[in-house]
Amino acid sequence: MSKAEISEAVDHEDVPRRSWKQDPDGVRANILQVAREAFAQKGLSGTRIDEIAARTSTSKRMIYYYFGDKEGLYLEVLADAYRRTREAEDALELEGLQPEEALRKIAEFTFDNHRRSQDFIRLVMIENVHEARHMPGSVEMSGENSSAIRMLEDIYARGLEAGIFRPGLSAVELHWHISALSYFNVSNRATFSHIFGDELFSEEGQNTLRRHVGDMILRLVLV
Amino acid sequence: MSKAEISEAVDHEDVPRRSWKQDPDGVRANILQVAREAFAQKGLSGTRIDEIAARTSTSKRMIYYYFGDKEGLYLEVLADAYRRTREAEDALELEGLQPEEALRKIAEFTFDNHRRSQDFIRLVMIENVHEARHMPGSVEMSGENSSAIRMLEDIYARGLEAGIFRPGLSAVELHWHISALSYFNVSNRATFSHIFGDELFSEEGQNTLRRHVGDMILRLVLV
DNA sequence: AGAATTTTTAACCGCGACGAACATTTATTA
DNA sequence: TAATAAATGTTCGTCGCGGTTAAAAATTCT
Repeated sequence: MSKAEISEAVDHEDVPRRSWKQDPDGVRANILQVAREAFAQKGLSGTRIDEIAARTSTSKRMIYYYFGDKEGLYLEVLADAYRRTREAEDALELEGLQPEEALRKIAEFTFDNHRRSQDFIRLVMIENVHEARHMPGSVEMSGENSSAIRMLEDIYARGLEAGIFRPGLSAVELHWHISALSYFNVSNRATFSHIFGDELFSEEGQNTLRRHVGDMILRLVLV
Repeated sequence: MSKAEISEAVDHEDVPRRSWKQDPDGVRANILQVAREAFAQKGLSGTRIDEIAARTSTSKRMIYYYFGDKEGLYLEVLADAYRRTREAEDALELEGLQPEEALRKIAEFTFDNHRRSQDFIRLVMIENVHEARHMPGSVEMSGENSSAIRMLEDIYARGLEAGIFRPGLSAVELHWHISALSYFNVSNRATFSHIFGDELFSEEGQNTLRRHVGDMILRLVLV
């Protein structure tokens, strides 16, 4: 019998287990948050369950207790991340702005918002590598109730009516372009700056890019 | 002795080994190609070496023989992918075009070229998830000899001289925007179409988007 | 008290990267 | 041509990592 085995056996004898408070929701939320950061950092197969467990205030076993398995956890992390982002977008206020101003604002807000939501962007990157295999067909991830689209539809309609926007565009297309420019700025920073330097990521650089994004979207729709 | 063991023993006795041709470059290239597809599909940690080996015309042994380990292989796949892409970009011909036409052409060419280079895009996505940790500081991946940048510099300078482009922009910024719009169209197709449908990916949809990309870049620089 | 739920402790075990050893065939060089 | 080097195949083994589970203890609910 090795020393380790002996000490283990001894440990078992009279060490009383610690007591604890039950807090299902708290534990769940804690795991979810830690897992979000972990998956965003390392991806699905790159993340170690032990790694997640270590950073929670609970144990590895509880992950399986609440989420079944690794993929189940990833799934809920993803759904939760979309939910949060949707909420952030809802907060944008465009009341009383002219179509031109409103469109620039929504574009530049998206640019800034994406910069703030690095974890979310990374999760989306990862999910696209997986070809969206884990996106549940749930209501959470449907575009029907996207406030971004609704806002763009409204703005574009008003601009058309005012005769300052050219016809033939769609809200989804506008959303596409705005997203592309804002998303890429976060998603591809690593490789791009490795190749072309990081001047574009200085405060000035980012201010310039933000303005350009507004310019491009606006000029795209103006007659 | 099991049946399998018996048949193995029998196999060993008088079955002469097949002969082969030595082809180091061919074998290397074969592995590299298979590995590129595999890594592009599943990522670094998601890819199994056995999986790669199975799809090559050689054996797992040779992978380690030529590339050392998994990460070494990934590294060379990445460098090779950039090399190929660089070459594709070099092929673009802009002789005799006016700045406006040339700019639109380079933008729309990039859009199409990215669509054709899905594996490359996926490798870049993956490498960005890894925060470009594997991009060697080699010449291969430096922007100094990027023909895309040189072309844009030339076009922009000519447009400025002609008084049709507004000053204050840089070639890298233009490249950034063109890349963003073209890259996102490939990288985020999965999640985006899951949420907003896939009309934008029909032939018409893509034609529209391509034209928009040209419009946006052009209108961004025009006075 | 008894049942259901939450949490702890401690293993299990398969997969997959990697290496060893050896045989064999092809290319190169002296 | 002989000797040497390089390239390829085959087979087996190992070793740790990491996802997953078993079983029991503590807590909460009724």
